[in-house]
Amino acid sequence: MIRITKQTDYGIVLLTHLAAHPERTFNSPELAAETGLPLPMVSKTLKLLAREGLLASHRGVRGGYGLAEPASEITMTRVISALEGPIAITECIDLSGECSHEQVCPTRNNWQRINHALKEALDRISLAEMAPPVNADSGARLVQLGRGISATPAA
Amino acid sequence: MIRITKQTDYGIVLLTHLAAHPERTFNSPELAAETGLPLPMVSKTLKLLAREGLLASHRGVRGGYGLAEPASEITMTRVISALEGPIAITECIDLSGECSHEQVCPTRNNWQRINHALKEALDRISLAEMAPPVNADSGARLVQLGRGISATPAA
DNA sequence: TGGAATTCGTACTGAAACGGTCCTGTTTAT
DNA sequence: ATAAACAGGACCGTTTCAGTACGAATTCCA
Repeated sequence: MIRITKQTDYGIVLLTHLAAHPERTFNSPELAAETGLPLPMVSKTLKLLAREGLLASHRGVRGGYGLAEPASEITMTRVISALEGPIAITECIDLSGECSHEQVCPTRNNWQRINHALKEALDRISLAEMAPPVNADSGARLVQLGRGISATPAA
Repeated sequence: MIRITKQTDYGIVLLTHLAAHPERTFNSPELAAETGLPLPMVSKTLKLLAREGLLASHRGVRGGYGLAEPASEITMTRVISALEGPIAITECIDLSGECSHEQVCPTRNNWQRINHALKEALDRISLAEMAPPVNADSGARLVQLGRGISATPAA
């Protein structure tokens, strides 16, 4: 159904949450509680994002996760690629070499066009844009949304 | 992996093949042979496309399939929707009503943007454009590609 | 220096979707 | 009447997905 996996969905929710509070770090239980997502999945997803370089992880007693880069620099393309591999709407697209049907399949080039259009759409949207404008009832007190969101230093 | 199913892929190959020979009809074995796809899948896919109104089917001894409309009128959006349901990159998009995470999930609106971008890209590509420009060794002699493909009236 | 908190890696399981096959019925041309 | 072809399911093996669990490594802090 041309659908992203749930884990990717989770990942984006988590990243936007982090993007909304760039000054502090979160550990897994905090994020799970604040986003309402199942803890084991949250943990699993964060690990993956850290391994892919989108999150900076900090081990130990007061460890946690934070964005590795400003939210405005992280595109949806990168997030999705990190969580589920290269964006390839058909199998033959990331097949580096030949396709066994190549002789009879005239559509390959056109799939590349479609794939490219999708990728461009995702490239144009950054994490900063996915984050909510301002969320009145959330626990955080957002102050400003200019270049870099600032908030009061945690409750 | 944001990927279409194989059946959809097959469907598009079949449709482009039909689009390249608008003057005649094909039965399943013919199409399977000429596209190199497995017959049972071809048959299954054609049935579905016919039920969804993209193909006109003709039963009986010399039956077969043909496009129900000119190839230039059939968009990729329609083809994909026919074969795998509405285009919804996340679960919450075609959920008509509420989403249980709605209170804590700020990304829903943005997913709609992304989904819309994808849909638009697919809307802009018609079956006629997916078909090969001209295929020297194919049986059909394409004459022109203006508004509506015209070909010589069958071999 | 030792213990506690936390991430890291990986292995495992149940459920669902996908890819593919097959069978039985219905329609139609000859 | 018969054979060719579509129509509509039922069915099954494999893979992927979602979720769980556990042990190891790291770091802070008392």
